[in-house]
Amino acid sequence: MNVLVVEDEPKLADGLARFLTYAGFHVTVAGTLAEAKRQLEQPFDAVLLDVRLPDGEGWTLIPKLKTLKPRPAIILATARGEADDRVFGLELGADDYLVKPIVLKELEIRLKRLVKQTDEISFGDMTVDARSRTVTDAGQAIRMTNKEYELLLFFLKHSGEALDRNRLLDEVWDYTFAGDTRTVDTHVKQLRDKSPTMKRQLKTVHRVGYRLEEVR
Amino acid sequence: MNVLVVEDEPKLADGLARFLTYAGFHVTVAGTLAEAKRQLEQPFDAVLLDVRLPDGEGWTLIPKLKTLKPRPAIILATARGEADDRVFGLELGADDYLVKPIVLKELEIRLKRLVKQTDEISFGDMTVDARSRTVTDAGQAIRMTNKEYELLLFFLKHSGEALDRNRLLDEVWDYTFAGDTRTVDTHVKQLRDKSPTMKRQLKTVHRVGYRLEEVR
DNA sequence: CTTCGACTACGAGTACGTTCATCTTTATCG
DNA sequence: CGATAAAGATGAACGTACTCGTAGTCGAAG
Repeated sequence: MNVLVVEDEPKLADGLARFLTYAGFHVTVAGTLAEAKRQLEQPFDAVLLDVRLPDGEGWTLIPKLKTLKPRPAIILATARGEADDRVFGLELGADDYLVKPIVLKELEIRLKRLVKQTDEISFGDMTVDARSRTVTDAGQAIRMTNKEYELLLFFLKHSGEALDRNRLLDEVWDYTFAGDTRTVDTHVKQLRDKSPTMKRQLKTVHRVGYRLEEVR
Repeated sequence: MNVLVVEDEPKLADGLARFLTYAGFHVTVAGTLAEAKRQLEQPFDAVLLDVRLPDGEGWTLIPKLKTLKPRPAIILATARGEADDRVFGLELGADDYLVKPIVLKELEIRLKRLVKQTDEISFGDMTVDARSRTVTDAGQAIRMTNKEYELLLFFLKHSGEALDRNRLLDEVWDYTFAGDTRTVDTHVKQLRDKSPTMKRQLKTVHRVGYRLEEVR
Protein backbone atom coordinates (compact mmCIF):
# COMPACT_ATOMS: atom_id res chain seq x y z
CA MET A 1 0.00 0.00 0.00
CA ASN A 2 1.96 3.00 -1.29
CA VAL A 3 1.21 6.46 0.03
CA LEU A 4 2.66 9.72 -1.22
CA VAL A 5 2.82 12.43 1.43
CA VAL A 6 3.07 15.91 -0.06
CA GLU A 7 4.04 18.20 2.80
CA ASP A 8 6.70 20.89 2.98
CA GLU A 9 7.12 21.17 6.72
CA PRO A 10 9.95 18.66 7.35
CA LYS A 11 9.05 17.88 10.95
CA LEU A 12 5.44 17.13 10.13
CA ALA A 13 6.34 15.18 7.00
CA ASP A 14 8.75 13.09 8.98
CA GLY A 15 6.24 12.41 11.71
CA LEU A 16 3.59 11.39 9.22
CA ALA A 17 6.00 9.14 7.41
CA ARG A 18 7.04 7.42 10.60
CA PHE A 19 3.54 6.87 11.79
CA LEU A 20 2.24 5.60 8.49
CA THR A 21 5.18 3.29 8.07
CA TYR A 22 4.47 1.97 11.54
CA ALA A 23 0.83 1.54 10.53
CA GLY A 24 1.91 -0.69 7.67
CA PHE A 25 2.01 1.69 4.73
CA HIS A 26 4.85 2.25 2.36
CA VAL A 27 5.53 5.98 2.40
CA THR A 28 7.18 8.42 0.02
CA VAL A 29 7.55 12.09 0.87
CA ALA A 30 7.53 15.05 -1.50
CA GLY A 31 8.15 18.60 -0.27
CA THR A 32 6.92 20.49 -3.30
CA LEU A 33 4.42 20.17 -6.12
CA ALA A 34 7.24 19.73 -8.58
CA GLU A 35 8.71 16.89 -6.61
CA ALA A 36 5.30 15.31 -6.20
CA LYS A 37 4.85 15.31 -9.94
CA ARG A 38 8.14 13.53 -10.35
CA GLN A 39 7.23 10.91 -7.80
CA LEU A 40 3.90 10.30 -9.48
CA GLU A 41 5.65 8.54 -12.33
CA GLN A 42 5.38 5.66 -9.88
CA PRO A 43 1.93 4.32 -9.01
CA PHE A 44 0.42 5.20 -5.63
CA ASP A 45 -2.64 3.95 -3.81
CA ALA A 46 -3.19 7.21 -2.00
CA VAL A 47 -1.90 10.77 -1.90
CA LEU A 48 -1.99 12.92 1.21
CA LEU A 49 -1.88 16.46 -0.06
CA ASP A 50 -1.16 19.59 1.92
CA VAL A 51 -2.89 22.67 0.54
CA ARG A 52 -0.10 25.13 1.41
CA LEU A 53 3.01 24.31 -0.51
CA PRO A 54 6.02 26.47 -1.40
CA ASP A 55 5.38 26.31 -5.13
CA GLY A 56 1.59 26.50 -5.25
CA GLU A 57 -1.73 25.34 -3.87
CA GLY A 58 -2.04 21.63 -3.29
CA TRP A 59 -5.36 21.21 -4.98
CA THR A 60 -3.91 22.22 -8.35
CA LEU A 61 -2.57 18.70 -8.42
CA ILE A 62 -5.98 17.06 -8.19
CA PRO A 63 -6.91 17.09 -11.89
CA LYS A 64 -3.62 15.45 -12.72
CA LEU A 65 -4.13 12.81 -10.03
CA LYS A 66 -7.52 11.94 -11.42
CA THR A 67 -6.08 11.02 -14.81
CA LEU A 68 -3.66 8.50 -13.36
CA LYS A 69 -4.23 4.80 -13.63
CA PRO A 70 -4.66 3.42 -11.09
CA ARG A 71 -6.25 6.54 -9.72
CA PRO A 72 -4.93 7.11 -6.22
CA ALA A 73 -7.22 8.03 -3.34
CA ILE A 74 -6.84 11.75 -2.62
CA ILE A 75 -6.84 13.18 0.89
CA LEU A 76 -6.41 16.91 1.38
CA ALA A 77 -5.10 18.52 4.54
CA THR A 78 -5.57 22.15 5.48
CA ALA A 79 -5.32 24.43 8.47
CA ARG A 80 -8.44 24.32 10.54
CA GLY A 81 -11.48 26.38 9.77
CA GLU A 82 -10.78 27.00 6.13
CA ALA A 83 -14.19 25.71 5.23
CA ASP A 84 -14.16 27.12 1.72
CA ASP A 85 -11.01 25.27 0.87
CA ARG A 86 -12.66 22.15 2.14
CA VAL A 87 -15.70 22.45 -0.08
CA PHE A 88 -13.57 23.47 -3.00
CA GLY A 89 -11.30 20.48 -2.62
CA LEU A 90 -14.17 18.04 -2.32
CA GLU A 91 -15.83 19.49 -5.36
CA LEU A 92 -12.65 19.13 -7.34
CA GLY A 93 -12.77 15.46 -6.56
CA ALA A 94 -10.71 14.90 -3.43
CA ASP A 95 -11.94 11.77 -1.68
CA ASP A 96 -11.54 13.06 1.82
CA TYR A 97 -10.42 15.96 3.90
CA LEU A 98 -8.41 16.35 7.10
CA VAL A 99 -8.33 19.41 9.30
CA LYS A 100 -5.00 20.30 10.84
CA PRO A 101 -3.73 19.56 13.37
CA ILE A 102 -3.78 16.07 11.95
CA VAL A 103 -4.88 13.38 14.34
CA LEU A 104 -2.76 10.45 13.34
CA LYS A 105 -5.27 7.83 14.30
CA GLU A 106 -7.91 9.57 12.22
CA LEU A 107 -5.59 9.71 9.25
CA GLU A 108 -4.98 6.00 9.55
CA ILE A 109 -8.67 5.18 9.74
CA ARG A 110 -9.59 7.34 6.78
CA LEU A 111 -6.71 6.04 4.72
CA LYS A 112 -7.54 2.44 5.42
CA ARG A 113 -11.15 3.06 4.61
CA LEU A 114 -10.44 4.73 1.30
CA VAL A 115 -7.95 2.16 0.21
CA LYS A 116 -10.14 -0.72 1.24
CA GLN A 117 -12.84 0.57 -1.05
CA THR A 118 -10.73 -0.29 -4.02
CA ASP A 119 -9.58 -3.55 -2.50
CA GLU A 120 -12.47 -5.95 -2.55
CA ILE A 121 -15.86 -5.69 -4.13
CA SER A 122 -18.60 -8.20 -3.65
CA PHE A 123 -21.74 -8.54 -5.64
CA GLY A 124 -24.20 -11.27 -4.80
CA ASP A 125 -22.26 -14.52 -4.87
CA MET A 126 -19.37 -12.85 -6.60
CA THR A 127 -16.22 -11.51 -5.05
CA VAL A 128 -13.61 -9.51 -6.87
CA ASP A 129 -10.29 -8.92 -5.22
CA ALA A 130 -8.56 -5.97 -6.78
CA ARG A 131 -5.18 -6.74 -5.27
CA SER A 132 -4.84 -10.15 -6.83
CA ARG A 133 -7.25 -9.50 -9.71
CA THR A 134 -9.05 -12.63 -8.67
CA VAL A 135 -12.71 -13.31 -9.26
CA THR A 136 -14.90 -15.90 -7.61
CA ASP A 137 -18.53 -16.69 -8.20
CA ALA A 138 -20.43 -18.99 -5.84
CA GLY A 139 -17.13 -20.01 -4.33
CA GLN A 140 -15.69 -20.99 -7.68
CA ALA A 141 -12.58 -19.21 -8.88
CA ILE A 142 -12.99 -17.74 -12.32
CA ARG A 143 -10.12 -16.92 -14.59
CA MET A 144 -10.62 -13.59 -16.28
CA THR A 145 -8.60 -12.01 -19.02
CA ASN A 146 -7.54 -8.40 -18.70
CA LYS A 147 -10.34 -6.83 -20.66
CA GLU A 148 -12.91 -9.09 -19.11
CA TYR A 149 -11.70 -8.16 -15.68
CA GLU A 150 -11.74 -4.45 -16.38
CA LEU A 151 -15.15 -4.59 -17.94
CA LEU A 152 -16.48 -6.57 -15.01
CA LEU A 153 -15.01 -4.08 -12.56
CA PHE A 154 -16.60 -1.20 -14.40
CA PHE A 155 -19.98 -2.86 -14.29
CA LEU A 156 -19.60 -3.56 -10.59
CA LYS A 157 -18.59 -0.01 -9.83
CA HIS A 158 -21.61 1.25 -11.73
CA SER A 159 -24.12 -1.42 -10.82
CA GLY A 160 -27.63 -0.29 -11.46
CA GLU A 161 -26.67 2.21 -14.11
CA ALA A 162 -27.67 1.78 -17.72
CA LEU A 163 -24.35 2.06 -19.54
CA ASP A 164 -24.26 2.70 -23.24
CA ARG A 165 -21.64 1.23 -25.52
CA ASN A 166 -19.90 4.51 -26.15
CA ARG A 167 -19.43 5.09 -22.45
CA LEU A 168 -18.03 1.59 -22.07
CA LEU A 169 -15.71 2.00 -25.04
CA ASP A 170 -14.57 5.35 -23.69
CA GLU A 171 -13.92 4.26 -20.17
CA VAL A 172 -12.98 0.60 -20.31
CA TRP A 173 -11.28 0.76 -23.66
CA ASP A 174 -9.31 3.92 -24.28
CA TYR A 175 -11.04 4.17 -27.57
CA THR A 176 -12.80 7.08 -28.98
CA PHE A 177 -14.24 5.09 -31.77
CA ALA A 178 -16.98 6.43 -33.95
CA GLY A 179 -18.15 3.46 -35.99
CA ASP A 180 -20.12 0.45 -35.07
CA THR A 181 -18.50 -2.32 -33.08
CA ARG A 182 -19.52 -5.64 -31.62
CA THR A 183 -16.51 -5.70 -29.33
CA VAL A 184 -18.43 -4.80 -26.21
CA ASP A 185 -21.06 -7.40 -26.97
CA THR A 186 -18.43 -10.05 -27.38
CA HIS A 187 -16.90 -9.34 -24.02
CA VAL A 188 -20.28 -9.16 -22.37
CA LYS A 189 -20.94 -12.60 -23.74
CA GLN A 190 -17.68 -13.83 -22.21
CA LEU A 191 -18.70 -12.49 -18.82
CA ARG A 192 -22.11 -14.08 -19.07
CA ASP A 193 -20.58 -17.38 -20.14
CA LYS A 194 -17.99 -17.44 -17.40
CA SER A 195 -20.10 -16.30 -14.48
CA PRO A 196 -23.59 -17.50 -13.56
CA THR A 197 -24.19 -14.32 -11.62
CA MET A 198 -23.46 -12.22 -14.67
CA LYS A 199 -25.66 -14.47 -16.77
CA ARG A 200 -28.50 -13.63 -14.44
CA GLN A 201 -27.85 -10.01 -13.56
CA LEU A 202 -26.22 -8.43 -16.59
CA LYS A 203 -29.18 -7.21 -18.60
CA THR A 204 -29.20 -5.69 -22.03
CA VAL A 205 -31.00 -2.40 -22.39
CA HIS A 206 -32.26 -2.26 -25.90
CA ARG A 207 -31.04 0.63 -28.01
CA VAL A 208 -28.88 1.74 -25.09
CA GLY A 209 -26.41 -0.79 -23.80
CA TYR A 210 -26.23 -2.89 -20.67
CA ARG A 211 -27.11 -2.69 -17.04
CA LEU A 212 -25.88 -4.75 -14.12
CA GLU A 213 -28.99 -5.28 -12.08
CA GLU A 214 -28.51 -5.13 -8.34
CA VAL A 215 -29.09 -8.27 -6.32
CA ARG A 216 -31.56 -7.95 -3.51
CA MET B 1 -33.43 9.52 -0.83
CA ASN B 2 -34.46 9.53 2.83
CA VAL B 3 -32.31 11.20 5.46
CA LEU B 4 -32.87 11.16 9.20
CA VAL B 5 -31.45 14.19 10.99
CA VAL B 6 -30.90 13.59 14.70
CA GLU B 7 -30.33 17.01 16.26
CA ASP B 8 -31.79 18.55 19.38
CA GLU B 9 -31.15 22.22 18.65
CA PRO B 10 -34.40 23.19 16.87
CA LYS B 11 -32.93 26.07 14.88
CA LEU B 12 -30.12 23.99 13.49
CA ALA B 13 -32.35 21.01 12.81
CA ASP B 14 -34.74 23.22 10.93
CA GLY B 15 -31.98 24.80 8.87
CA LEU B 16 -30.54 21.42 7.97
CA ALA B 17 -33.94 20.08 7.03
CA ARG B 18 -34.62 23.05 4.77
CA PHE B 19 -31.32 22.88 3.02
CA LEU B 20 -31.39 19.14 2.49
CA THR B 21 -34.94 19.28 1.21
CA TYR B 22 -33.82 21.96 -1.20
CA ALA B 23 -30.93 19.75 -2.22
CA GLY B 24 -33.37 17.04 -3.19
CA PHE B 25 -33.44 14.82 -0.12
CA HIS B 26 -36.43 13.70 1.83
CA VAL B 27 -35.80 14.70 5.43
CA THR B 28 -37.10 13.53 8.79
CA VAL B 29 -36.01 15.16 12.04
CA ALA B 30 -35.61 13.54 15.45
CA GLY B 31 -34.70 15.59 18.53
CA THR B 32 -33.71 12.77 20.87
CA LEU B 33 -32.24 9.29 20.73
CA ALA B 34 -35.58 7.85 21.77
CA GLU B 35 -37.35 9.60 18.94
CA ALA B 36 -34.66 8.55 16.49
CA LYS B 37 -35.19 4.93 17.46
CA ARG B 38 -38.87 5.27 16.79
CA GLN B 39 -38.26 6.84 13.37
CA LEU B 40 -35.87 4.09 12.45
CA GLU B 41 -38.74 1.67 12.04
CA GLN B 42 -38.85 3.27 8.62
CA PRO B 43 -35.93 2.68 6.27
CA PHE B 44 -33.41 5.48 5.74
CA ASP B 45 -30.60 5.92 3.25
CA ALA B 46 -28.55 8.05 5.61
CA VAL B 47 -28.54 9.26 9.21
CA LEU B 48 -26.96 12.52 10.30
CA LEU B 49 -26.20 12.09 13.96
CA ASP B 50 -25.32 14.77 16.48
CA VAL B 51 -23.08 13.55 19.27
CA ARG B 52 -24.58 15.74 22.02
CA LEU B 53 -28.18 14.83 22.62
CA PRO B 54 -30.42 15.40 25.64
CA ASP B 55 -30.82 11.72 26.41
CA GLY B 56 -27.34 10.41 25.63
CA GLU B 57 -24.36 10.42 23.31
CA GLY B 58 -25.15 10.11 19.65
CA TRP B 59 -22.67 7.38 18.92
CA THR B 60 -24.51 4.95 21.18
CA LEU B 61 -26.92 4.62 18.29
CA ILE B 62 -24.30 3.40 15.85
CA PRO B 63 -24.37 -0.33 16.72
CA LYS B 64 -28.11 -0.35 16.26
CA LEU B 65 -27.85 1.46 12.93
CA LYS B 66 -25.40 -1.11 11.66
CA THR B 67 -27.88 -3.92 12.16
CA LEU B 68 -30.54 -2.29 10.04
CA LYS B 69 -31.16 -3.22 6.48
CA PRO B 70 -30.77 -1.51 4.32
CA ARG B 71 -27.94 -0.20 6.46
CA PRO B 72 -28.04 3.59 6.32
CA ALA B 73 -24.92 5.66 5.80
CA ILE B 74 -23.87 7.17 9.09
CA ILE B 75 -22.52 10.71 9.40
CA LEU B 76 -21.56 12.06 12.80
CA ALA B 77 -21.44 15.73 13.71
CA THR B 78 -19.57 17.16 16.65
CA ALA B 79 -18.30 20.44 17.98
CA ARG B 80 -14.95 21.32 16.54
CA GLY B 81 -11.74 20.06 17.97
CA GLU B 82 -13.13 17.08 19.75
CA ALA B 83 -10.65 14.91 17.99
CA ASP B 84 -11.12 11.96 20.29
CA ASP B 85 -14.81 11.82 19.59
CA ARG B 86 -13.97 11.86 15.94
CA VAL B 87 -11.65 8.89 16.11
CA PHE B 88 -13.99 7.06 18.41
CA GLY B 89 -16.93 7.54 16.09
CA LEU B 90 -15.04 6.44 13.03
CA GLU B 91 -13.77 3.36 14.84
CA LEU B 92 -17.28 2.47 15.85
CA GLY B 93 -18.20 2.41 12.21
CA ALA B 94 -19.48 5.84 11.27
CA ASP B 95 -18.96 6.40 7.57
CA ASP B 96 -18.05 10.04 7.82
CA TYR B 97 -17.59 12.91 10.15
CA LEU B 98 -18.51 16.58 10.12
CA VAL B 99 -17.02 19.25 12.32
CA LYS B 100 -19.39 21.92 13.56
CA PRO B 101 -20.14 24.52 12.49
CA ILE B 102 -21.57 22.47 9.65
CA VAL B 103 -20.86 23.78 6.19
CA LEU B 104 -24.01 22.95 4.30
CA LYS B 105 -22.32 22.49 0.99
CA GLU B 106 -19.88 20.07 2.52
CA LEU B 107 -22.67 18.11 4.09
CA GLU B 108 -24.36 17.84 0.72
CA ILE B 109 -21.22 16.65 -1.00
CA ARG B 110 -20.44 14.04 1.62
CA LEU B 111 -24.01 12.81 1.70
CA LYS B 112 -24.19 12.47 -2.03
CA ARG B 113 -20.91 10.62 -2.07
CA LEU B 114 -21.97 8.14 0.57
CA VAL B 115 -25.39 7.46 -0.76
CA LYS B 116 -25.74 5.74 -4.07
CA GLN B 117 -27.06 8.34 -6.43
CA THR B 118 -30.37 7.91 -8.08
CA ASP B 119 -31.73 10.42 -10.46
CA GLU B 120 -35.38 9.82 -10.06
CA ILE B 121 -38.60 11.47 -11.02
CA SER B 122 -41.71 10.47 -9.19
CA PHE B 123 -45.27 10.94 -10.25
CA GLY B 124 -48.02 9.62 -8.04
CA ASP B 125 -47.25 5.97 -7.41
CA MET B 126 -44.75 5.95 -10.24
CA THR B 127 -41.02 6.29 -9.97
CA VAL B 128 -38.71 6.68 -12.93
CA ASP B 129 -35.01 6.35 -12.34
CA ALA B 130 -33.09 8.00 -15.13
CA ARG B 131 -29.80 6.49 -14.07
CA SER B 132 -30.92 2.91 -14.51
CA ARG B 133 -33.76 3.62 -16.93
CA THR B 134 -36.14 1.67 -14.76
CA VAL B 135 -39.78 2.36 -14.04
CA THR B 136 -41.94 1.25 -11.16
CA ASP B 137 -45.61 1.82 -10.57
CA ALA B 138 -47.20 1.03 -7.21
CA GLY B 139 -44.04 -0.81 -6.26
CA GLN B 140 -44.13 -3.02 -9.32
CA ALA B 141 -41.23 -2.88 -11.75
CA ILE B 142 -42.37 -2.20 -15.29
CA ARG B 143 -40.37 -3.18 -18.32
CA MET B 144 -40.41 -0.40 -20.88
CA THR B 145 -39.05 -0.43 -24.39
CA ASN B 146 -36.86 2.44 -25.38
CA LYS B 147 -39.52 4.49 -27.13
CA GLU B 148 -42.03 3.87 -24.39
CA TYR B 149 -39.53 5.05 -21.84
CA GLU B 150 -38.69 8.20 -23.74
CA LEU B 151 -42.29 9.02 -24.35
CA LEU B 152 -43.10 8.48 -20.68
CA LEU B 153 -40.22 10.71 -19.67
CA PHE B 154 -41.41 13.42 -21.97
CA PHE B 155 -44.88 13.30 -20.52
CA LEU B 156 -43.51 13.44 -17.00
CA LYS B 157 -41.33 16.40 -17.80
CA HIS B 158 -44.30 18.19 -19.29
CA SER B 159 -47.04 17.00 -16.99
CA GLY B 160 -50.09 19.20 -17.14
CA GLU B 161 -49.34 20.41 -20.64
CA ALA B 162 -51.54 19.45 -23.54
CA LEU B 163 -49.12 17.99 -26.07
CA ASP B 164 -50.15 17.64 -29.67
CA ARG B 165 -48.99 14.77 -31.81
CA ASN B 166 -46.66 16.87 -33.91
CA ARG B 167 -44.84 18.16 -30.88
CA LEU B 168 -44.45 14.60 -29.58
CA LEU B 169 -43.24 13.36 -32.94
CA ASP B 170 -40.80 16.23 -33.12
CA GLU B 171 -39.34 15.85 -29.69
CA VAL B 172 -39.61 12.22 -28.74
CA TRP B 173 -39.15 10.89 -32.23
CA ASP B 174 -36.59 12.67 -34.37
CA TYR B 175 -39.23 12.97 -36.99
CA THR B 176 -40.19 16.05 -38.75
CA PHE B 177 -43.15 14.40 -40.21
CA ALA B 178 -46.01 16.23 -41.82
CA GLY B 179 -48.62 13.59 -42.57
CA ASP B 180 -50.97 11.69 -40.38
CA THR B 181 -49.65 9.00 -38.04
CA ARG B 182 -51.11 6.60 -35.54
CA THR B 183 -47.69 5.94 -34.03
CA VAL B 184 -48.16 8.14 -31.03
CA ASP B 185 -51.54 6.62 -30.27
CA THR B 186 -50.08 3.16 -30.33
CA HIS B 187 -47.38 4.04 -27.86
CA VAL B 188 -49.80 5.86 -25.61
CA LYS B 189 -51.83 2.70 -25.51
CA GLN B 190 -48.76 0.74 -24.45
CA LEU B 191 -48.14 3.13 -21.61
CA ARG B 192 -51.73 2.93 -20.48
CA ASP B 193 -51.66 -0.85 -20.68
CA LYS B 194 -48.43 -1.21 -18.78
CA SER B 195 -49.01 1.32 -16.03
CA PRO B 196 -52.17 1.81 -13.96
CA THR B 197 -51.11 5.34 -13.15
CA MET B 198 -50.88 6.20 -16.81
CA LYS B 199 -54.22 4.54 -17.43
CA ARG B 200 -55.71 6.94 -14.93
CA GLN B 201 -53.76 10.12 -15.54
CA LEU B 202 -52.91 10.17 -19.24
CA LYS B 203 -55.88 11.87 -20.79
CA THR B 204 -56.61 12.38 -24.44
CA VAL B 205 -57.35 15.92 -25.49
CA HIS B 206 -59.76 15.74 -28.34
CA ARG B 207 -58.55 17.11 -31.66
CA VAL B 208 -55.23 17.98 -30.04
CA GLY B 209 -53.29 15.15 -28.47
CA TYR B 210 -52.64 14.06 -24.92
CA ARG B 211 -52.15 15.53 -21.49
CA LEU B 212 -50.67 13.96 -18.37
CA GLU B 213 -52.91 15.15 -15.57
CA GLU B 214 -51.12 15.99 -12.36
CA VAL B 215 -51.87 13.90 -9.31
CA ARG B 216 -53.04 15.76 -6.23
C1' DC C 1 -73.48 11.62 -40.19
C1' DT C 2 -68.78 12.66 -40.03
C1' DT C 3 -64.50 12.66 -37.79
C1' DC C 4 -61.25 11.14 -34.50
C1' DG C 5 -59.23 7.93 -31.31
C1' DA C 6 -58.71 2.98 -29.68
C1' DC C 7 -57.25 -1.25 -30.74
C1' DT C 8 -55.36 -5.40 -33.34
C1' DA C 9 -52.36 -7.46 -36.28
C1' DC C 10 -48.72 -7.64 -39.35
C1' DG C 11 -44.38 -6.52 -41.80
C1' DA C 12 -40.06 -4.07 -42.35
C1' DG C 13 -36.14 -2.59 -40.41
C1' DT C 14 -32.83 -2.64 -36.95
C1' DA C 15 -30.18 -3.85 -32.95
C1' DC C 16 -28.40 -7.64 -30.50
C1' DG C 17 -26.28 -12.35 -30.06
C1' DT C 18 -23.05 -15.44 -31.77
C1' DT C 19 -19.48 -17.22 -34.48
C1' DC C 20 -15.30 -16.76 -36.89
C1' DA C 21 -11.04 -15.05 -39.06
C1' DT C 22 -7.29 -12.00 -38.28
C1' DC C 23 -4.16 -9.45 -35.74
C1' DT C 24 -1.84 -8.55 -31.23
C1' DT C 25 -0.08 -9.60 -26.91
C1' DT C 26 1.58 -12.64 -23.56
C1' DA C 27 3.72 -16.90 -22.12
C1' DT C 28 6.87 -20.79 -22.75
C1' DC C 29 10.80 -23.12 -23.75
C1' DG C 30 15.07 -23.85 -25.72
C1' DC D 1 17.39 -13.55 -24.94
C1' DG D 2 14.97 -14.86 -28.97
C1' DA D 3 11.81 -17.89 -31.36
C1' DT D 4 7.65 -20.11 -31.33
C1' DA D 5 3.33 -21.29 -29.43
C1' DA D 6 -0.75 -20.10 -26.95
C1' DA D 7 -4.17 -17.01 -25.61
C1' DG D 8 -6.63 -12.72 -26.06
C1' DA D 9 -8.66 -8.75 -28.42
C1' DT D 10 -11.01 -7.06 -32.14
C1' DG D 11 -14.39 -6.24 -35.58
C1' DA D 12 -16.81 -8.25 -39.65
C1' DA D 13 -20.45 -11.42 -41.05
C1' DC D 14 -24.57 -13.55 -40.42
C1' DG D 15 -28.79 -15.20 -38.07
C1' DT D 16 -32.37 -14.01 -34.92
C1' DA D 17 -35.39 -11.59 -32.04
C1' DC D 18 -37.51 -7.57 -31.06
C1' DT D 19 -39.26 -3.10 -31.60
C1' DC D 20 -41.53 0.26 -34.03
C1' DG D 21 -44.54 2.08 -37.28
C1' DT D 22 -48.48 1.41 -40.50
C1' DA D 23 -52.82 -0.09 -42.09
C1' DG D 24 -57.48 -1.49 -41.33
C1' DT D 25 -61.49 -1.77 -38.53
C1' DC D 26 -64.47 -0.61 -34.84
C1' DG D 27 -66.65 2.39 -31.66
C1' DA D 28 -67.48 6.84 -29.65
C1' DA D 29 -67.83 11.71 -29.66
C1' DG D 30 -69.14 15.93 -31.76
